Amino acid sequence: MTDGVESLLRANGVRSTAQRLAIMRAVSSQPHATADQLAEEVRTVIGTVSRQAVYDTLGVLVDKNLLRRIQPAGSAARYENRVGDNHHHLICRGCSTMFDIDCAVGTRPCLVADDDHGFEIDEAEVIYWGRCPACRSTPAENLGIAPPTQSGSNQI
Amino acid sequence: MTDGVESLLRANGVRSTAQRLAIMRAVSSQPHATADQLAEEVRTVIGTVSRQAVYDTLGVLVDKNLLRRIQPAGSAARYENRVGDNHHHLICRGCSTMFDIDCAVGTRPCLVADDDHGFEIDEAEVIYWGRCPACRSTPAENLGIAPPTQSGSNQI
DNA sequence: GTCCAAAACTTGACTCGGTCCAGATTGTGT
DNA sequence: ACACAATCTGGACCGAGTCAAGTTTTGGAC
Repeated sequence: MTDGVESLLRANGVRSTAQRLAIMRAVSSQPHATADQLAEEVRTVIGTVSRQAVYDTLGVLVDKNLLRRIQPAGSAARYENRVGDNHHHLICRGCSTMFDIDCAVGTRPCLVADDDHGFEIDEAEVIYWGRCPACRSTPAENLGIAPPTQSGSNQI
Repeated sequence: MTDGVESLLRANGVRSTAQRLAIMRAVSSQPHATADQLAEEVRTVIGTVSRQAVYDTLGVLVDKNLLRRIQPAGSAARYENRVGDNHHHLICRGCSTMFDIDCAVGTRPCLVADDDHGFEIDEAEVIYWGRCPACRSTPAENLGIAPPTQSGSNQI
């Protein structure tokens, strides 16, 4: 049961509690899960957690750079533990499945913008939207899960 | 008062109503505004609109590709009328100001991902996060508007 | 010009993701 | 073992957005 999670927390000045350990492990086992899904997962392991503990822990861990939060349009925030490599995401408009994807252009290329308006840019967030193989072969009508557009149609 | 908005709507098979004209004009005059801000603006012109009419109209216009919706993490959806050129956005973590920005790599480069997992990719959404000149010269403490992280600190 | 069906609008209730608060509990340094 | 700060709990709350039912407007046909 010693998977290094505890020492990782300690090393970052975060108190190690049952909830936090369980939450970190849940993120590892379900990358790209929402806070709610993680809470569910944690409950199957720990028995119970409050919603607040989950949000608080995720917030702390994101601040400490142990987790990364992704917030795609039209969906709740999702969390993953792959941090520090500036990778991007590919999301299906049909079923909302999400894949990690490496940057096409090389290493951290996206941090360079044509005209930075004097900004100090620290992150380039890239999301590719499309349709996964399964959803491509499905008639556009019966789409399972909420597309990011408001009113039904989700063609581009 | 004939700014072509009406014919633009008609040309796209959208009925031209007072609300819709006002909403389109509001988007032109306040790019990157939220639905609420647009409703306010429309009210100063038209007198009154329901929230629902605003959401509905914006939804229709986005579907018709006359507007583009941007949904940055930690903020309500914003709308702009610059469509079809695959430009990106630069947002200040301090004050949430948002700038348009052209793609660094050329024309629609972002649609090419390293490994597309068999997806049919139709859009690459790119958001640069940073701090604008004004906010850079401000002590990190007193930040005006909600940063996209949950719990206060918004360093990377 | 009038009529009418479809489209659009209004109002109000509701959902969902997330935050705030106050009090109880727990982890940790001494 | 103790004390205290950090954390957790439960419940109220908030903002953005959606749903549903009923009313008004638009625009094409006569």
